[in-house]
Amino acid sequence: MGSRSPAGITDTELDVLKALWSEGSSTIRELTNLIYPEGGTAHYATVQKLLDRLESKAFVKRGQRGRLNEYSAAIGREAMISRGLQETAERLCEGSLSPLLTQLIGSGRLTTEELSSLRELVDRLERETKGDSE
Amino acid sequence: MGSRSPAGITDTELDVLKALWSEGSSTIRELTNLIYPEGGTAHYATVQKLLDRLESKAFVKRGQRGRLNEYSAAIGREAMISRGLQETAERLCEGSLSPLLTQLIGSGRLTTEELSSLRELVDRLERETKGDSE
DNA sequence: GACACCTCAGACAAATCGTCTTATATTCAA
DNA sequence: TTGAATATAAGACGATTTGTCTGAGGTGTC
Repeated sequence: MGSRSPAGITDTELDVLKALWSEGSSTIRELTNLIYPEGGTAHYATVQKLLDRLESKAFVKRGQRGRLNEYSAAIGREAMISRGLQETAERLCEGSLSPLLTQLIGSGRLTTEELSSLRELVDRLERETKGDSE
Repeated sequence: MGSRSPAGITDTELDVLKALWSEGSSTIRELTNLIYPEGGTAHYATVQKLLDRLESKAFVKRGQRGRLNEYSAAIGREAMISRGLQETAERLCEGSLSPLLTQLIGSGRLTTEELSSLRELVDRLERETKGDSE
């Protein structure tokens, strides 16, 4: 029982992952300094535990820098967004993505610019699709 | 501590809500029969508890049918989808929805028909936006 | 009055999550 | 070499969530 966090990652874990996105490969110490400025041993261990859990979910991977552990993101922001969308689609639309699209576009939250850049994107995709017989 | 389920609703709670979406206003008994066929007292109580929690989250509302409690959905599927999208946007894009759009469209998962109906939708919205000075 | 049903309140174990402590290495300067 | 400082690993912890279930009381009908 218990619940799953959205896209399988908690807010605190996401903080760590975001730090890795912006900083690139980092040691635990570097991440700790960034996320918990003046963080002591306790906070260091917290970050370490979060990285452990992120690693076991394959969201980060561990390498070596000298003899220190060095962590880096194993999933990008876009892939993470995809996961979120996929999850919403599965929970609410039997996996189909187009209801999400309809909702997104119809919700009236898009600016004029977003709308026209969206149109360009659709135009381009339609051309590509027509070109490919595959 | 502890975690939040996606869009603030758990899978089991969502099962109940989905039943309400498809059946309309229902009593606990009706929902129990639907979700746990041949469910006994225990399952009845489970559904009741789930409805309690859904009500406290304002996802369902309670009325009366005769002297029975009658529950109905207080949120529709579309609004639920919106919540999911909003949550993903807030967690990963600082609240902006257009990265979700880009991801959705660029992921190559849309069929030709979805693409052209999407284009119609965009066309219509662009016309409306141009028409409205508001 | 007996029986069936509803309702409410709460207990319960399992799991998750953020945090922290401790013990064990390893490095490097004095 | 000894000792301070740091890195690492392993795990304990309390709080919270979640799904499930039990039991006590109400209200109706036959």
